[in-house]
Amino acid sequence: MKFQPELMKGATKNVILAVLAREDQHGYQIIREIRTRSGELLEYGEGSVYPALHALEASKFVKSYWAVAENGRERKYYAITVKGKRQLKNAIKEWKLYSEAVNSVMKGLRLSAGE
Amino acid sequence: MKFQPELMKGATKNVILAVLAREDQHGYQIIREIRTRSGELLEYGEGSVYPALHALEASKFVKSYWAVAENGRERKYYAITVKGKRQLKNAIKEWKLYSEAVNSVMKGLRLSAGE
DNA sequence: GCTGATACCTCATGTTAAAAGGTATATACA
DNA sequence: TGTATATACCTTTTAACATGAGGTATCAGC
Repeated sequence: MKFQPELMKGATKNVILAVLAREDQHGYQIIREIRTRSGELLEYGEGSVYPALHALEASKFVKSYWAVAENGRERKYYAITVKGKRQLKNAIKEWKLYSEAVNSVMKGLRLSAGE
Repeated sequence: MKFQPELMKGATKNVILAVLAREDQHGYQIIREIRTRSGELLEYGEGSVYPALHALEASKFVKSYWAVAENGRERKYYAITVKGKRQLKNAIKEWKLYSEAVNSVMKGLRLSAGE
């Protein structure tokens, strides 16, 4: 799905960390995993995910290693670090607070259909 | 509250529109209203709200007018337009989908406390 | 041989929130 | 009188970010 681009900002890295908290995956796999887990709603492009992964690695939230995938080819896998798990736990807490705060402002509006 | 700055991106304009959908307000008033309605969680600065208001006005989602406030002084008031209400309705729909999508990826993680 | 999917990457673009700075008025307090 | 604080408007700079487009390469299916 195509959201307003601004809406997509912020949660990307946390969503990637959440996927890696389940198991190590390579970049392309992460994109598919997010799409599947979100019910086809979050469709990140490679131009979003690869730079995010590099930034996460620079922050030591993930580390990467090359390994042979099931199809026998070399793939670059990413694994969440201890520091990354701490970050993810905090991010989930923040995300809950933030989304509830936004909801509480949006809530109870009467927007007549006619106008 | 101080969220990770990236998290704040995206919903700002929609939150402003939501506040204006209740009644016309001036900039400073909007900041306080968002803070109050979000339970002190969303604390936007003027450097975020004023540029956002100008962008909303350029998009014709709000219009502004000068009027005398209760204290007898001239204040710049903003009112949501018909176009802005349409935008807000759509934004609320998108926000719900988006936040649920993020939640569904974040959900069910076992993050052990020790690591 | 060609297409499409997989898989990695980078660069340019536009948007954005935040912080810091600027101006001005009014109130409260010493 | 002087000062601090809150109100109220604004702009500029900075850094981060998602996106789209571009690039390269391999492999399976037709």
